[in-house]
Amino acid sequence: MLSKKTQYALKALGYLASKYGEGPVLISEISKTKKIPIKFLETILLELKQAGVLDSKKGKGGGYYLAQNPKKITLAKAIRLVGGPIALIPCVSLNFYEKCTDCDEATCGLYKAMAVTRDATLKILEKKTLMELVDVKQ
Amino acid sequence: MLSKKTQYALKALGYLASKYGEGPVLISEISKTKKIPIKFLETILLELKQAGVLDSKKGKGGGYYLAQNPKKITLAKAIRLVGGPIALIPCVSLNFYEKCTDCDEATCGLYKAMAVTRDATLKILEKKTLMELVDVKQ
DNA sequence: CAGTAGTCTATAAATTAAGTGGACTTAATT
DNA sequence: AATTAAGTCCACTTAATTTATAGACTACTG
Repeated sequence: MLSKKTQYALKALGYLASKYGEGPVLISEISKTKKIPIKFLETILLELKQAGVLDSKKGKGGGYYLAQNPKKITLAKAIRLVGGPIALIPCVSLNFYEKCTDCDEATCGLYKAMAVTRDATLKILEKKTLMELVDVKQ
Repeated sequence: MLSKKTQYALKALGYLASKYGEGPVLISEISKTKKIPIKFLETILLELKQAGVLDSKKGKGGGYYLAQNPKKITLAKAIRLVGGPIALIPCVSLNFYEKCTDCDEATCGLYKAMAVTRDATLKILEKKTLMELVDVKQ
């Protein structure tokens, strides 16, 4: 499972994607609409800004907005920015790799199984973008 | 990422699978070989026993062993027993479902994306068994 | 009955999640 | 120009959960 932080980030990014091009969106608006604790959301958005995905405007009429077109930001990138590994175990993570102390990757069965799983997951998350997070009208 | 607990469980189960049919294996042996904190491992193995996957024998010559053929236990089952959801967010989890408070599943973009990801992951984890966790000889 | 090994209870440490208070910025109002 | 309202930004604190450790207890073997 993704951490709460990552889940909140994805929801917030999805909301901002749906408002792309409409100017700054209030933290409080995102918090209310997506049911995210406002102070926690604050730190998440700040982090996403520092990572270059979001931009913000201070003061009255301010808020947060996507710094890039939502089509340009993949879900894989978004998850990695705030949450960390997409892989199920550290030794098969591409971006947050940690060597196992108890096995040899060349022969480890768990390694192989988790690597296959990671590939399947990434194949999807590298393709989908924030655009896909925008709700579809019925 | 899987929790540490789940990662440890998979490593322990893999080790026990490699010793299947050879009688009880000491907690301490698993702990040393797979580099798992022994007291933490204790609770994990107990949990797996209570779930019916493992069995144990007390006293001298005792230890833990698989209660079933490793081919019969899928990785998906193992993960769910100790760790919980395989899905990335609760609202697409089959076994640990929790309804979202901020969206409608019929239209939510995040829901759709995560459901597709879950399916891809499960397709693999439902097929692979503890047998696959046994190290391959080079 | 002596030693070995799993079981159980309690607790400590570390990480993650959430909340508090205030400083600083900007825009509108007077 | 000064004031005020509406925002983000930042440093800390608290709460909850996960991870890790310690020790007493129970059961089995020889």
